Amino acid sequence: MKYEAVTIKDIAKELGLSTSTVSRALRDSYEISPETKKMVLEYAEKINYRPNPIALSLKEKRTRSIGIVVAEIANSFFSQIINGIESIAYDKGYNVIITQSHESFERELINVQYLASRSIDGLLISLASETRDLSHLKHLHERGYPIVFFDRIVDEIDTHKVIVDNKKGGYDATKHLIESGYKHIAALANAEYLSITRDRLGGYQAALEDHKIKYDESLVKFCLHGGLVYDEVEQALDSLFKQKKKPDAIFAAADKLTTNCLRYFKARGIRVPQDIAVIGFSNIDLTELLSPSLSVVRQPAFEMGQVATELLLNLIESKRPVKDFETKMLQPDLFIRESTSRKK
Amino acid sequence: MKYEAVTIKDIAKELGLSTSTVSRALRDSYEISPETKKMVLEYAEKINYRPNPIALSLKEKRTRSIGIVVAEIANSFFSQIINGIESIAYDKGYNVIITQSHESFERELINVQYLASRSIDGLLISLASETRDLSHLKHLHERGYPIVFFDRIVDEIDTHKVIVDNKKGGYDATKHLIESGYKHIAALANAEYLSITRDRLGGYQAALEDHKIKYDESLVKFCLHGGLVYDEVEQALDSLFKQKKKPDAIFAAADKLTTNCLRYFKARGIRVPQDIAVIGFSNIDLTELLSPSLSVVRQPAFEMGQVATELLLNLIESKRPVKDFETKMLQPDLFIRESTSRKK
DNA sequence: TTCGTTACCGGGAACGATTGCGTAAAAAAA
DNA sequence: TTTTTTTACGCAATCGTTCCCGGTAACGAA
Repeated sequence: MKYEAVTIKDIAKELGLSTSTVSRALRDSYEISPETKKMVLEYAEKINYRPNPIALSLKEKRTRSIGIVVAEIANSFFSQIINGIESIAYDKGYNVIITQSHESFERELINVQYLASRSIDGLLISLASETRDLSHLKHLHERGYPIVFFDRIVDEIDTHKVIVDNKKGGYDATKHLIESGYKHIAALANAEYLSITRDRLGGYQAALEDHKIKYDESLVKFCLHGGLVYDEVEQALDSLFKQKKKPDAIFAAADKLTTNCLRYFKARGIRVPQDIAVIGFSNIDLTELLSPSLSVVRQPAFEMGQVATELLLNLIESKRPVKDFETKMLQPDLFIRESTSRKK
Repeated sequence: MKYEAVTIKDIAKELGLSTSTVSRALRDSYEISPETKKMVLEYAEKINYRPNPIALSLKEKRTRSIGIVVAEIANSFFSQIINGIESIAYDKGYNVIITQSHESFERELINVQYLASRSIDGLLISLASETRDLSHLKHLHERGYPIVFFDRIVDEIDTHKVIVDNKKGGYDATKHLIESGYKHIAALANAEYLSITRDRLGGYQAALEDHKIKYDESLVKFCLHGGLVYDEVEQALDSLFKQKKKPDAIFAAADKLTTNCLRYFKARGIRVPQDIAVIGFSNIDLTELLSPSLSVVRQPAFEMGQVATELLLNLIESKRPVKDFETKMLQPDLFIRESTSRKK
């Protein structure tokens, strides 16, 4: 079914004018007489004319759209970021195209390629947890394509980046557990090579050191898909509890890891925090309604989206190639609730 | 910062060919000699040529993209629907552009207009709760623009629609409350004129009648934004509890309404289900982790997205105008948990 | 030698909109 | 009246790609 749209030619033909005159009349050019303008405007209104953005994009080599790649929009952290992105983008007259990688490298590649092939003016991306090969992004970046990384960033590509202080988040969470009397603190993290994993575990390790607790590698488990699939978390926790030295607390370094931990404990009748304390990175807005209510490290996701978008729009609208890139770091917040209540 | 992309002209110039020849070589036309093809293909590969989808869209009058308008991607119901939509769309080679109305009519209008102005081939939409004026959609539909409604539909526009059996959902939930011994069952619903409100309350009312309980209008409250803002729910519940006839159970007809009810009760120390039972429409995947775990009517959201997308692609790819439209109805599931446990 | 094929390739219009430039006619200045 | 200026519009190029027409070699057949 073809949807035939009204074009400037239809107006021109109907009114016996040239397309240039119609175009200028619509843009209120001084070169067009008031009578002609009125006639064009009225007829355009009557037949509900809308300029074709595709044609404009082709001519102007810009689309006034920006692309987003996130792991999962179902993840509160990302949906809050997207809301932050939209709040800035729409103000500046940009549209936003959202895509999901579902933590898959292949899907990320497809999305980036689709977005980059000139359907958008710039890209905001948080890497999929599977992604190790960055050539698709390097290629774009080398050719001057505006890219801003947020959340999951990479060192190899020099551009604007926005993150939270993940090390501090991991440190604060671990410190809180230690000070609450927990001794054997396990950590559950996303894929090992991700920036957020490195930093959050770095904070975890630093807190242990500062409190003279020996770092025990066997207490740290990784989930390649960030807990997106429950099995992954189940396996990690199974192996954690099979060890002779059982943890009495766990620090989960991502949203899905945290909730899937709770699910695992509930399924097995392991009581939180009596049997094990739980704290995790999470931005879900139901934490206080959970049983037990959940202690979390919360990231300023909305703000993160705003900052990233501002940086991206700067890149896009800059006249000259930008060589001076910055990495903005926001501060996470620690919320103490029942799931880590002090050990008796 | 301008990002200069490689075009077919660059290849033509470098190789001393015409653009037509290069174009044909790239599309493997029989009219081009094997040597020329090889040369073009290799050079295109070398400089990483990608066809410009904007130019193609302009020429072919199609974009192979479909647009989505939902209230909130942060809402699990909608994010599950989106995943269903993507699963079908990507298989068929379509890209998906997601937009949010945030329950605002104005935002919906902007999004629909942006999407419809030929950036997409068809539209999947669940109306914003504020939306009463449908002229923006009627206009498009009359001109043959492919539209499929899901979740929140309208009678006035005759096209494909996908819903769940909302009346049954409301009926089952209410029946369950009645059979558990609750007498004064309140209902909290979305904006009054929405199809989902009408149907779900219809089920509620039918269940009351079938059990010889008189329908009491004062026990039914509406929230214009579907509980998106907490205040709205707070006001509704305040007025509900100020009445002399206090409810002993509540049926919340939407996701955010349900969780905000729990939040309200928790804040005021009202115990669920001892003081009041709660059941609601919800697709959040944390219901069993809540305190108390939540009884819900769950919709097959993923499937809904799939069905809607299949219908839309049928419309888009149909050669002749489609006049025969259908409304597909899926079945909701009732999950009984602690929040409605039998009254003593 | 000449005609007909076949194999290859180029020119140019088209998609919808903008815009620099050219130019009639009308108005103003000389 | 003549010249200049202003007004108000049209022509055509442009963006990147496809595709309908052609066109021109080379080669075999008559």
